[in-house]
Amino acid sequence: MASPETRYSPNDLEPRWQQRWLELGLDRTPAPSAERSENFYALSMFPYPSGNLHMGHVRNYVITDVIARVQRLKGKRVLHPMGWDAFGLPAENAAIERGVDPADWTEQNIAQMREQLKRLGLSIDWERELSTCRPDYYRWTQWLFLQFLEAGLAYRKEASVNWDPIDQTVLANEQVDSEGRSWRSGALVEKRKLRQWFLRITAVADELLDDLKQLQGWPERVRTMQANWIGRSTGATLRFPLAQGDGAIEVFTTRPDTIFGVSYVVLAPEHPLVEQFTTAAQQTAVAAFKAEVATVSDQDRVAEDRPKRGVALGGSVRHPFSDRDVPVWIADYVLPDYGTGAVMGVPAHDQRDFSFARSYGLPITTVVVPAVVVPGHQAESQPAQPPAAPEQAFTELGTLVNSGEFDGLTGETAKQAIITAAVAAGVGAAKVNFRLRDWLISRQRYWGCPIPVIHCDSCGPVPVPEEQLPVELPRDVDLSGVGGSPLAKAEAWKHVACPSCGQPAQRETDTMDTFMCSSWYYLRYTDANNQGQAFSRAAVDAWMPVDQYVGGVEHAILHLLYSRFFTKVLAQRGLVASNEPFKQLLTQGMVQAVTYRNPSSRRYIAPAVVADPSNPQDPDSGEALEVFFEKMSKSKYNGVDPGAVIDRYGADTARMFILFKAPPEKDLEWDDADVEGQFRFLQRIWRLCEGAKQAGLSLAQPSPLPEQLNPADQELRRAVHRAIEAISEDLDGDVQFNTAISELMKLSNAMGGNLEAVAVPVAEEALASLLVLLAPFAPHLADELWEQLGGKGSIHQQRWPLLDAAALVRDTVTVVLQVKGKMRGQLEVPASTDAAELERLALASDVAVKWLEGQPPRRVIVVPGKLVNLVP
RNA sequence: GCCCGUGUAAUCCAACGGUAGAGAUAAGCGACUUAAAAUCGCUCCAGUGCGGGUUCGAAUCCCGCCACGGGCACCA
Repeated sequence: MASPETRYSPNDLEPRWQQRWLELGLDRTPAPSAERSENFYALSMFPYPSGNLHMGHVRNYVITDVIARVQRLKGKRVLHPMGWDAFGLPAENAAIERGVDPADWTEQNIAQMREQLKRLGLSIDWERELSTCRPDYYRWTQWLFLQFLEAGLAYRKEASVNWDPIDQTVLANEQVDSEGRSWRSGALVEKRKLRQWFLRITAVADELLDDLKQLQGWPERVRTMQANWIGRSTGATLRFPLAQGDGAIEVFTTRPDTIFGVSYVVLAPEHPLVEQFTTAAQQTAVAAFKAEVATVSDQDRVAEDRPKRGVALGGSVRHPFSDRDVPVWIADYVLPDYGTGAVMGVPAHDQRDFSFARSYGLPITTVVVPAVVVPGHQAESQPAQPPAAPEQAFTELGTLVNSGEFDGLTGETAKQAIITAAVAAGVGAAKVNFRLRDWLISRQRYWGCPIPVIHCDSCGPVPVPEEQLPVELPRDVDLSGVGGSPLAKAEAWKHVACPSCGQPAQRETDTMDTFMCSSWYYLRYTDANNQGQAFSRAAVDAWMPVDQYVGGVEHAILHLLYSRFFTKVLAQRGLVASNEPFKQLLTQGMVQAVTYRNPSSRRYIAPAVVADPSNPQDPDSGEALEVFFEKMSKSKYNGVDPGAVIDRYGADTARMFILFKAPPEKDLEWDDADVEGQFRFLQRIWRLCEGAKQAGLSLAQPSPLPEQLNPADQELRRAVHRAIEAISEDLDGDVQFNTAISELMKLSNAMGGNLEAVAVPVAEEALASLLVLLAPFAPHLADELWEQLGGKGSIHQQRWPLLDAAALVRDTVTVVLQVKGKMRGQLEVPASTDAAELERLALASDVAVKWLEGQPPRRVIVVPGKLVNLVP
């Protein structure tokens, strides 16, 4: 019977080791090497401090931790920090609903989550912890904003916001429901124009798109998502001069080749020229339509299934090529902030224009027909007959008809010809447009980083001088949730002297989008305690770009794009060297768990009340339940609390399970039985080492291998080095923790029961290798066993085991015998057997006799060491 | 509608174009036990979503489908 001290009990072992690591300072970041390649920056996306750690966090941080630990064992100097994305609405809502101070509430949550995190045994350098809501951090967020301002990349303009007329406040898009109502007051949200701050991300749109090619360490789908989001489209601007008088309407089009098919021009209802083109007769209709569009939320306005609606203004412009009159309309499907806010309507060749023209009886003129290739005349093409009344728009490129001198031109050639003609006539130019818009960063909220600007009646907006930073958030502000920006009511804070002229002036009362704070935090970690700068150039150059970034794919666009934008601007200003922030990106999958739903009531049933999971039934009605795997959430009753798992099995088991159950990019299905399985595996290792200790094995120092190894020695060494090879490969580049752990299992299986049968140095080599390879995954257990077996220092200070290629060599190999690609037998041959000899052996084998029926094969394929394929 | 990803055993997952199974879970059998649990050993289970093609040889490469998941979607 096992004595008590030989039991694997993670609950007392893990806290003990966490304490020891702290004393040894193992997680502290070493001074970086001057050689960048000797430093390694491992980073997890920092969390919002909700106060509760969930499994998604655990997966994220454990993945990063394993990578960090492996790199340390490989001799790298590792930066592995953690912090808090601490500004945001939940704190403000807590203040509104429960009267608690947002700062206190946030700090409390941080304290709670930090303790939960520490139980996981993450090798995080807590001395570099940062929180975006603390003045010593947001001081530098403000400083960076001023950098943008100075570079001309921050500007103010009128923009519409969601305005709740009952609460008298601005709402974020997420706070407006699908019916356009406020989540709190239920009032219909209005759109209101406010002067807001923007960052000119469009200035680097080209680089953001082009440099995606550099990011080979990013998942392709993230790069595609960003490319789609940026949305570069190539085309032209064309000017439609006023029918009478000076001026023109400028439109953007990707299809200049369809210019002769224009039957109307449409402005966005918000377009500044709308008034000018509205005739007296249309005045009322136009005003009514504009008012109506103003009430529609942006989401609805761009919903594709909406019918396209519009109103003729009465005025008209002249066609730039044919001089004919073209009526001017406004329509809801034209957006004010894309292109020029005006579109040429070509119903025959654009689906939207087509349905609009149909609804309003506008002419549909075909000017492009499919190019028909005449057989035998590859370069020539013959236009098909244009349809009299098309049923839908023909949106592909083709051959021009009804286009005057341009008739017969095709595709890109036609586009170019028309652009060239437009340029010559002074009515247009080639133009590239982006879907990407400038980034609106103003938030009419309290719990965010104050925008460091002072508005003066005579000087305009004046930046707060650097030495006056940070502009601290005032405490004790009225956070009733009504009445616009809360800071606007902080009278004592708001009124200041203008830094430029000294006259009474007012602070900017909006705060920044929290994505501003998270767009540079990875730079601050490199120099987290610098009081005089956001970060020193030396520190960022030593660590940037981040070698491995790990986080959820939900940030594929916003956070990752904004961070790339920041880095590019800072690189241009000489503040950082690298122009991309994240070299390698791993987007981990969701953590899911089983959910049960009653198909008729659509209600979720907690797994705890489902009596028989193999035949799930509603405990009340007895109906059969639907079974899904879905992301863990409270409303579905399928959340698993990390703390409870650690209580029961320990952090090492939780880590092992999460890493083993699925490849990191894929969704992971929580399964208690599999958790149990990992616990059993760790126990097996524990027992293996107990046995080794009792057999007198020791890891105090490596002993030299004997000159002569017997077959058992060789076999065990082969298993050890195969594991070293496979695990090293799994942890390099695209990481595969699940297969790495299965290799660990294989190795421990190979060692089980065999340690006493081999030479002592061989057994000790196997033990040491197993434990070091295990250390990144189950850091507490590995260190405990290392110590118990007499290992010196902490296992985390050891080196990754070296591969001895000679140990992998086998004397004999099994060669597969195939006949016509089908496996028909095997040959056991000396490893050195060459191709000719293999062929001879194969032809002489029973297999050949049986399957070739005396005929010589037509072909023989030999892969030395692998197989021989006989093709009759 | 467009783009991306994934389909392999009851389940989760592996397999440089070369023996479909590494590892695990579940199930079954056996050993140990007075018994159970734990532990140890053994066993069962798929021809890789479907249809073509390339190849000596295809889960893997190509083409066309299907299912599921995700992203984008009046961007002119």
